[in-house]
Amino acid sequence: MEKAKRRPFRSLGSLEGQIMEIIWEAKEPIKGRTVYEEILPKRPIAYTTVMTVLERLTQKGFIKKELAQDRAYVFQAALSRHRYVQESSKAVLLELLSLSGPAGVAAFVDTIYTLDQKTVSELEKCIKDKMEGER
Amino acid sequence: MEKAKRRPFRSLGSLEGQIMEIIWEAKEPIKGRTVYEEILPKRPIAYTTVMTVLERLTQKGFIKKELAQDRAYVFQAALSRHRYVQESSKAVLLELLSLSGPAGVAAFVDTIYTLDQKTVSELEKCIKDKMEGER
DNA sequence: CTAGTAGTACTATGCTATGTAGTACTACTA
DNA sequence: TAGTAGTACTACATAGCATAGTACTACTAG
Repeated sequence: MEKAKRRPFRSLGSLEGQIMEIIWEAKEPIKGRTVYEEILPKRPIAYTTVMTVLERLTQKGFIKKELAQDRAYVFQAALSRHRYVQESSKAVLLELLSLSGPAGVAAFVDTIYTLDQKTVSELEKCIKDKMEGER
Repeated sequence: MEKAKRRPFRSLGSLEGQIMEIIWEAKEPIKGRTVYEEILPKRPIAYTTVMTVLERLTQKGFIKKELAQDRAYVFQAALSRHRYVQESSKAVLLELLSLSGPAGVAAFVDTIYTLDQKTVSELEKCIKDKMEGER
Protein backbone atom coordinates (compact mmCIF):
# COMPACT_ATOMS: atom_id res chain seq x y z
CA MET A 1 0.00 0.00 0.00
CA GLU A 2 1.62 3.16 -1.11
CA LYS A 3 0.99 6.05 1.18
CA ALA A 4 -0.27 8.89 -0.93
CA LYS A 5 1.66 11.64 0.75
CA ARG A 6 -0.75 14.49 0.66
CA ARG A 7 1.85 17.19 0.27
CA PRO A 8 4.75 16.82 -2.05
CA PHE A 9 6.09 19.91 -0.44
CA ARG A 10 6.78 19.41 3.19
CA SER A 11 5.95 22.22 5.54
CA LEU A 12 8.04 23.21 8.49
CA GLY A 13 7.63 22.54 12.17
CA SER A 14 7.65 25.40 14.62
CA LEU A 15 11.29 25.23 15.58
CA GLU A 16 12.23 24.66 11.99
CA GLY A 17 10.25 27.66 10.96
CA GLN A 18 11.80 29.82 13.61
CA ILE A 19 15.22 28.83 12.46
CA MET A 20 14.40 29.46 8.84
CA GLU A 21 13.23 32.90 9.88
CA ILE A 22 16.61 33.65 11.36
CA ILE A 23 18.38 32.36 8.33
CA TRP A 24 16.24 34.35 5.96
CA GLU A 25 16.69 37.39 8.10
CA ALA A 26 20.44 37.11 7.99
CA LYS A 27 21.40 38.17 4.53
CA GLU A 28 24.70 36.42 4.75
CA PRO A 29 25.63 32.86 5.54
CA ILE A 30 25.29 32.38 9.24
CA LYS A 31 27.00 30.12 11.77
CA GLY A 32 25.16 27.60 13.85
CA ARG A 33 26.43 29.34 16.92
CA THR A 34 24.86 32.58 15.82
CA VAL A 35 21.54 30.99 15.07
CA TYR A 36 21.69 29.49 18.50
CA GLU A 37 22.36 32.82 20.15
CA GLU A 38 19.55 34.49 18.32
CA ILE A 39 17.05 31.86 19.18
CA LEU A 40 17.95 31.57 22.83
CA PRO A 41 15.94 34.53 24.12
CA LYS A 42 12.82 33.29 22.44
CA ARG A 43 13.31 29.65 23.09
CA PRO A 44 15.79 28.31 25.60
CA ILE A 45 17.08 25.23 23.89
CA ALA A 46 20.45 23.58 23.63
CA TYR A 47 23.04 24.41 21.04
CA THR A 48 23.02 20.84 19.82
CA THR A 49 19.30 21.03 19.28
CA VAL A 50 19.80 23.91 16.95
CA MET A 51 22.53 22.07 15.14
CA THR A 52 20.34 19.03 14.73
CA VAL A 53 17.55 21.03 13.21
CA LEU A 54 20.00 22.86 10.99
CA GLU A 55 21.23 19.52 9.78
CA ARG A 56 17.73 18.32 9.11
CA LEU A 57 16.86 21.47 7.23
CA THR A 58 19.92 20.91 5.14
CA GLN A 59 18.85 17.39 4.34
CA LYS A 60 15.43 18.57 3.37
CA GLY A 61 17.01 21.05 1.01
CA PHE A 62 15.81 24.20 2.71
CA ILE A 63 19.28 25.41 3.51
CA LYS A 64 22.79 24.81 2.30
CA LYS A 65 25.82 24.48 4.49
CA GLU A 66 29.31 25.41 3.53
CA LEU A 67 32.63 25.11 5.23
CA ALA A 68 33.92 28.49 6.34
CA GLN A 69 37.52 29.46 7.03
CA ASP A 70 37.53 28.60 10.70
CA ARG A 71 36.27 25.08 10.00
CA ALA A 72 32.82 26.01 11.22
CA TYR A 73 30.00 25.51 8.83
CA VAL A 74 27.90 28.42 7.75
CA PHE A 75 24.32 28.04 6.65
CA GLN A 76 22.26 29.95 4.18
CA ALA A 77 18.87 29.55 2.67
CA ALA A 78 18.71 27.33 -0.37
CA LEU A 79 15.20 28.58 -0.94
CA SER A 80 14.35 32.23 -0.62
CA ARG A 81 11.46 33.08 1.60
CA HIS A 82 9.59 34.16 -1.46
CA ARG A 83 10.22 30.90 -3.19
CA TYR A 84 9.25 28.97 -0.12
CA VAL A 85 5.98 30.80 0.06
CA GLN A 86 5.42 30.07 -3.59
CA GLU A 87 6.18 26.43 -3.28
CA SER A 88 3.98 25.89 -0.32
CA SER A 89 1.28 27.99 -1.89
CA LYS A 90 1.35 25.85 -4.91
CA ALA A 91 1.06 22.71 -2.87
CA VAL A 92 -1.93 24.10 -1.07
CA LEU A 93 -3.56 25.28 -4.26
CA LEU A 94 -3.14 21.96 -5.95
CA GLU A 95 -4.67 20.33 -2.94
CA LEU A 96 -7.58 22.71 -3.07
CA LEU A 97 -8.04 22.15 -6.75
CA SER A 98 -8.10 18.43 -6.40
CA LEU A 99 -10.43 18.73 -3.46
CA SER A 100 -13.06 20.94 -4.94
CA GLY A 101 -11.89 22.33 -8.23
CA PRO A 102 -11.87 26.00 -9.15
CA ALA A 103 -14.67 26.53 -6.67
CA GLY A 104 -12.23 25.53 -3.98
CA VAL A 105 -9.69 28.05 -5.09
CA ALA A 106 -12.44 30.60 -5.32
CA ALA A 107 -13.42 29.87 -1.76
CA PHE A 108 -9.85 30.55 -0.95
CA VAL A 109 -9.82 33.88 -2.65
CA ASP A 110 -13.01 34.61 -0.87
CA THR A 111 -11.20 34.05 2.34
CA ILE A 112 -8.56 36.55 1.40
CA TYR A 113 -11.17 39.22 1.47
CA THR A 114 -11.99 38.51 5.05
CA LEU A 115 -8.54 39.76 5.90
CA ASP A 116 -7.65 43.35 6.60
CA GLN A 117 -8.19 46.03 4.02
CA LYS A 118 -4.56 46.88 3.56
CA THR A 119 -3.67 43.40 2.52
CA VAL A 120 -6.57 43.25 0.16
CA SER A 121 -5.51 46.48 -1.53
CA GLU A 122 -2.02 45.22 -2.02
CA LEU A 123 -3.40 42.11 -3.52
CA GLU A 124 -5.64 43.89 -5.93
CA LYS A 125 -2.77 45.94 -7.15
CA CYS A 126 -0.69 42.86 -7.55
CA ILE A 127 -3.39 41.10 -9.46
CA LYS A 128 -4.04 44.00 -11.72
CA ASP A 129 -0.40 44.24 -12.62
CA LYS A 130 -0.39 40.62 -13.34
CA MET A 131 -3.46 40.79 -15.53
CA GLU A 132 -2.05 43.64 -17.52
CA GLY A 133 1.17 41.81 -18.00
CA GLU A 134 -0.65 38.86 -19.47
CA ARG A 135 -2.72 40.42 -22.18
CA MET B 1 7.90 25.43 26.77
CA GLU B 2 4.59 25.64 25.04
CA LYS B 3 4.55 24.19 21.63
CA ALA B 4 3.30 26.82 19.25
CA LYS B 5 1.17 24.61 17.03
CA ARG B 6 1.62 26.18 13.68
CA ARG B 7 -1.86 25.47 12.45
CA PRO B 8 -4.85 26.19 14.59
CA PHE B 9 -6.84 24.39 11.98
CA ARG B 10 -5.74 20.83 11.69
CA SER B 11 -5.49 19.41 8.24
CA LEU B 12 -6.48 15.90 7.35
CA GLY B 13 -4.40 12.83 6.79
CA SER B 14 -4.75 10.93 3.55
CA LEU B 15 -7.19 8.32 4.77
CA GLU B 16 -9.09 10.93 6.66
CA GLY B 17 -9.33 13.04 3.55
CA GLN B 18 -10.48 10.15 1.46
CA ILE B 19 -13.19 9.39 3.94
CA MET B 20 -14.29 13.01 4.13
CA GLU B 21 -14.56 12.93 0.36
CA ILE B 22 -16.97 10.05 0.53
CA ILE B 23 -18.99 11.74 3.21
CA TRP B 24 -19.17 15.00 1.31
CA GLU B 25 -20.10 13.12 -1.82
CA ALA B 26 -22.97 11.38 -0.11
CA LYS B 27 -25.60 14.02 0.29
CA GLU B 28 -27.30 12.06 3.03
CA PRO B 29 -26.05 10.63 6.29
CA ILE B 30 -24.08 7.54 5.51
CA LYS B 31 -23.34 4.35 7.41
CA GLY B 32 -19.88 3.22 8.36
CA ARG B 33 -20.43 0.07 6.40
CA THR B 34 -21.19 2.05 3.27
CA VAL B 35 -18.14 4.20 3.66
CA TYR B 36 -16.15 1.04 4.03
CA GLU B 37 -17.58 -0.47 0.88
CA GLU B 38 -16.89 2.64 -1.12
CA ILE B 39 -13.36 2.91 0.02
CA LEU B 40 -12.45 -0.73 -0.44
CA PRO B 41 -11.75 -0.63 -4.19
CA LYS B 42 -9.38 2.26 -3.77
CA ARG B 43 -7.81 1.18 -0.57
CA PRO B 44 -8.11 -2.32 0.81
CA ILE B 45 -8.38 -1.71 4.50
CA ALA B 46 -10.36 -3.27 7.30
CA TYR B 47 -13.82 -2.24 8.28
CA THR B 48 -12.65 -1.44 11.78
CA THR B 49 -10.03 0.88 10.39
CA VAL B 50 -12.70 2.88 8.69
CA MET B 51 -14.72 2.98 11.88
CA THR B 52 -11.75 4.18 13.87
CA VAL B 53 -11.10 6.99 11.48
CA LEU B 54 -14.77 7.88 11.42
CA GLU B 55 -14.64 8.08 15.18
CA ARG B 56 -11.61 10.34 15.09
CA LEU B 57 -13.17 12.60 12.53
CA THR B 58 -16.16 12.87 14.80
CA GLN B 59 -13.99 13.81 17.74
CA LYS B 60 -12.24 16.41 15.68
CA GLY B 61 -15.58 17.88 14.77
CA PHE B 62 -15.41 17.24 11.05
CA ILE B 63 -18.40 14.95 11.06
CA LYS B 64 -21.37 14.23 13.25
CA LYS B 65 -22.74 10.83 14.05
CA GLU B 66 -26.29 10.01 14.78
CA LEU B 67 -28.06 6.87 15.79
CA ALA B 68 -30.22 5.54 12.98
CA GLN B 69 -33.19 3.20 13.23
CA ASP B 70 -31.31 -0.02 12.93
CA ARG B 71 -28.98 0.95 15.77
CA ALA B 72 -26.19 1.65 13.33
CA TYR B 73 -24.72 5.09 13.44
CA VAL B 74 -24.88 7.27 10.39
CA PHE B 75 -22.35 9.94 9.71
CA GLN B 76 -22.59 13.24 7.97
CA ALA B 77 -20.33 16.20 7.48
CA ALA B 78 -20.39 18.75 10.27
CA LEU B 79 -18.40 21.05 8.04
CA SER B 80 -19.28 21.50 4.40
CA ARG B 81 -16.52 21.02 1.93
CA HIS B 82 -16.75 24.69 1.13
CA ARG B 83 -16.39 25.63 4.75
CA TYR B 84 -13.52 23.26 5.19
CA VAL B 85 -11.72 24.81 2.28
CA GLN B 86 -12.33 28.23 3.76
CA GLU B 87 -11.11 27.30 7.17
CA SER B 88 -7.96 25.71 5.95
CA SER B 89 -7.41 28.54 3.53
CA LYS B 90 -7.62 30.99 6.31
CA ALA B 91 -5.11 29.09 8.35
CA VAL B 92 -2.71 29.04 5.45
CA LEU B 93 -3.21 32.70 4.71
CA LEU B 94 -2.60 33.70 8.27
CA GLU B 95 0.54 31.66 8.25
CA LEU B 96 1.67 33.34 5.06
CA LEU B 97 0.89 36.74 6.45
CA SER B 98 2.83 36.16 9.59
CA LEU B 99 5.67 34.72 7.58
CA SER B 100 6.11 37.44 5.04
CA GLY B 101 3.27 39.88 5.24
CA PRO B 102 1.15 40.97 2.33
CA ALA B 103 4.04 40.17 0.06
CA GLY B 104 3.62 36.58 1.10
CA VAL B 105 -0.01 36.56 0.19
CA ALA B 106 0.88 38.27 -3.05
CA ALA B 107 3.35 35.53 -3.82
CA PHE B 108 0.53 33.19 -3.26
CA VAL B 109 -1.73 34.94 -5.68
CA ASP B 110 1.14 34.95 -8.06
CA THR B 111 1.20 31.24 -7.81
CA ILE B 112 -2.42 31.00 -8.74
CA TYR B 113 -1.54 32.37 -12.14
CA THR B 114 0.80 29.54 -12.83
CA LEU B 115 -2.18 27.26 -12.85
CA ASP B 116 -4.28 26.50 -15.85
CA GLN B 117 -6.09 29.22 -17.71
CA LYS B 118 -9.56 28.00 -16.97
CA THR B 119 -9.06 28.22 -13.26
CA VAL B 120 -7.59 31.65 -13.56
CA SER B 121 -10.56 32.90 -15.53
CA GLU B 122 -12.97 31.59 -12.97
CA LEU B 123 -11.00 33.30 -10.32
CA GLU B 124 -10.94 36.61 -12.04
CA LYS B 125 -14.65 36.50 -12.42
CA CYS B 126 -15.03 35.61 -8.81
CA ILE B 127 -12.77 38.41 -7.71
CA LYS B 128 -14.45 40.97 -9.89
CA ASP B 129 -17.83 40.08 -8.48
CA LYS B 130 -16.42 40.40 -5.08
CA MET B 131 -14.87 43.77 -5.74
CA GLU B 132 -18.07 45.09 -7.19
CA GLY B 133 -20.00 43.88 -4.25
CA GLU B 134 -17.74 45.79 -1.92
CA ARG B 135 -17.89 49.26 -3.36
C1' DC C 1 -35.62 -19.05 22.41
C1' DT C 2 -31.04 -19.49 20.71
C1' DA C 3 -27.20 -19.12 17.49
C1' DG C 4 -25.27 -16.32 14.19
C1' DT C 5 -24.37 -11.85 12.31
C1' DA C 6 -23.62 -6.99 12.12
C1' DG C 7 -22.42 -3.20 14.61
C1' DT C 8 -19.87 -0.49 18.16
C1' DA C 9 -16.30 0.32 21.61
C1' DC C 10 -11.97 -0.35 23.31
C1' DT C 11 -7.30 -1.27 22.80
C1' DA C 12 -2.98 -1.92 20.56
C1' DT C 13 0.86 -1.57 17.31
C1' DG C 14 3.95 0.52 14.01
C1' DC C 15 5.70 4.39 11.65
C1' DT C 16 7.07 9.09 10.80
C1' DA C 17 7.93 13.83 11.97
C1' DT C 18 9.56 16.79 15.22
C1' DG C 19 11.64 18.65 19.36
C1' DT C 20 15.05 17.94 22.45
C1' DA C 21 19.63 16.85 24.02
C1' DG C 22 23.79 14.02 25.45
C1' DT C 23 28.31 12.17 24.15
C1' DA C 24 32.21 11.32 21.55
C1' DC C 25 35.51 12.76 18.31
C1' DT C 26 38.34 16.57 16.12
C1' DA C 27 41.00 20.41 15.54
C1' DC C 28 42.46 25.06 16.78
C1' DT C 29 44.50 28.10 20.34
C1' DA C 30 46.42 29.91 24.39
C1' DT D 1 49.57 20.28 25.93
C1' DA D 2 45.12 21.18 27.93
C1' DG D 3 41.01 23.47 27.20
C1' DT D 4 37.50 25.06 24.12
C1' DA D 5 34.52 25.29 20.17
C1' DG D 6 32.75 22.79 16.60
C1' DT D 7 30.74 18.68 14.30
C1' DA D 8 28.84 14.06 14.00
C1' DC D 9 26.38 10.46 15.84
C1' DT D 10 22.96 8.63 18.65
C1' DA D 11 19.06 8.63 21.55
C1' DC D 12 14.61 9.46 23.53
C1' DA D 13 9.93 11.37 24.02
C1' DT D 14 5.71 12.79 22.07
C1' DA D 15 2.11 13.25 18.77
C1' DG D 16 -0.55 12.15 14.77
C1' DC D 17 -2.01 8.91 11.74
C1' DA D 18 -2.94 4.38 9.59
C1' DT D 19 -4.09 0.08 10.58
C1' DA D 20 -6.49 -3.67 12.79
C1' DG D 21 -7.77 -7.19 16.40
C1' DT D 22 -10.97 -8.40 20.11
C1' DA D 23 -14.70 -8.09 23.12
C1' DC D 24 -19.23 -6.77 24.02
C1' DT D 25 -24.11 -5.89 22.39
C1' DA D 26 -28.26 -6.34 20.18
C1' DC D 27 -31.14 -7.67 16.29
C1' DT D 28 -32.76 -11.56 13.31
C1' DA D 29 -33.66 -15.89 11.32
C1' DG D 30 -34.76 -20.48 12.37
